[in-house]
Amino acid sequence: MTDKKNAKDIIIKAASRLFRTRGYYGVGLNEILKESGTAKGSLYYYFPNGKEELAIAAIDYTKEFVADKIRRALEKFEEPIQAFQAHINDLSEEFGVHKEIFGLPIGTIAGETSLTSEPIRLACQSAFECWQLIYVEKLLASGYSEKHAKELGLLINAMLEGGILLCLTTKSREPLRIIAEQIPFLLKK
Amino acid sequence: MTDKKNAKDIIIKAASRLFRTRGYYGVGLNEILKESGTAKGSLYYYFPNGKEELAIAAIDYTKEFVADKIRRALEKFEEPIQAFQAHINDLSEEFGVHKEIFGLPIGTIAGETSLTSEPIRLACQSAFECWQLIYVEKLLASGYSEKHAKELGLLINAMLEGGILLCLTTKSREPLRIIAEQIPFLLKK
DNA sequence: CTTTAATTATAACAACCGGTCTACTAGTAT
DNA sequence: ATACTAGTAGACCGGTTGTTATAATTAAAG
Repeated sequence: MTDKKNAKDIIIKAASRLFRTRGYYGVGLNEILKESGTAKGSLYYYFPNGKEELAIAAIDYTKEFVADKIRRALEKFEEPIQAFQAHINDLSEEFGVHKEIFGLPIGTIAGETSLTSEPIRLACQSAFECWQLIYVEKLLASGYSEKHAKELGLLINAMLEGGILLCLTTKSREPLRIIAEQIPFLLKK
Repeated sequence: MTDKKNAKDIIIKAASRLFRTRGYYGVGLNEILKESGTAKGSLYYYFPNGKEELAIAAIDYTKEFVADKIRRALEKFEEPIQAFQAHINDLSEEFGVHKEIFGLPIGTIAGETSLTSEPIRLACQSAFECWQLIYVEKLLASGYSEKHAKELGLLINAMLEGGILLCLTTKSREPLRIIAEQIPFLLKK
């Protein structure tokens, strides 16, 4: 999680960005190397098992990165409704500003590999669980029941991945904004 | 090797299935040909512009195929809440039965290509719009306002794509079932 | 300095990619 | 029978893929 120090982190960061935006099979090793300014030797030194191992590291990095972003956004308001709206609007805003480097956090790679690579699938699952847990905790703190909180946490995860996908496909930030507006109806106790 | 139908449709069907489950870059032409039992000559005879043109045809096919499925499911109940729940539970059921051949309708390919192929992106956008329109019409028929219906239609689209993604990554049909249970809160007028 | 380990840089690898090309079959109309 | 055409089959191409092996470089330790 430290900044640009060793080559390993640089490679992970570049891979994370590229995998997120274009998927696992859509990005080649050469492109990752070019973007990160490193060479093949370094990649296979740090990731002896190649592309798959790198992808898992990239997903883990994205998991933590996104988790921090979620936490920071949810802290802004005590009330879940306002907090989640703030979070979603943050995403929408980010998409509006620099749409090129914005991808489904891990949706694309998750869909591509769910049937072809069990290790990557598990890494994606872990990320989704991590984010959901943050949502759940926020809801529990406001008195939602354990069951209800878990259901809503899952739903928010699904809505966000789907919403980001729609933003990408329509090249507009409207989908996420509309989703944010529906949050109050959803979180009504 | 001409089966009951012409080769073009066979290729489109095979491509549709493979693209849906593993994405655009995750599937090679040779695999599509092997699966469809045709040869390269036929493919480039019907799709002179190659893989991209085939992908668009496959997406259009998926669009109509899924649209029919949605219409059939929504017809079962007049009340939107029950109708949408039936639709989502259908999907969940289908995933439980044969999870291998179940993919995000087009989520994966949409994410992969939104930044790399404008024609494919537009085909995906058209599919999403088509499905949303069906949702909207169902809601309008029950007295929802135009604005509210459109918002909910988009939300349902996002929830479904996200929910299917979560089903794939967790190898469980629970996500879609949980989403179905939340529908009543969402559609409350 | 010398020696040794850690890291990086290339070159080469088979396998496969999407795409092109030509030969071939089968059916139809003349 | 002949000529024409729609459609099929598959070998082949240049380029790229992920991976491996090895050489060159740097850093650390004695």
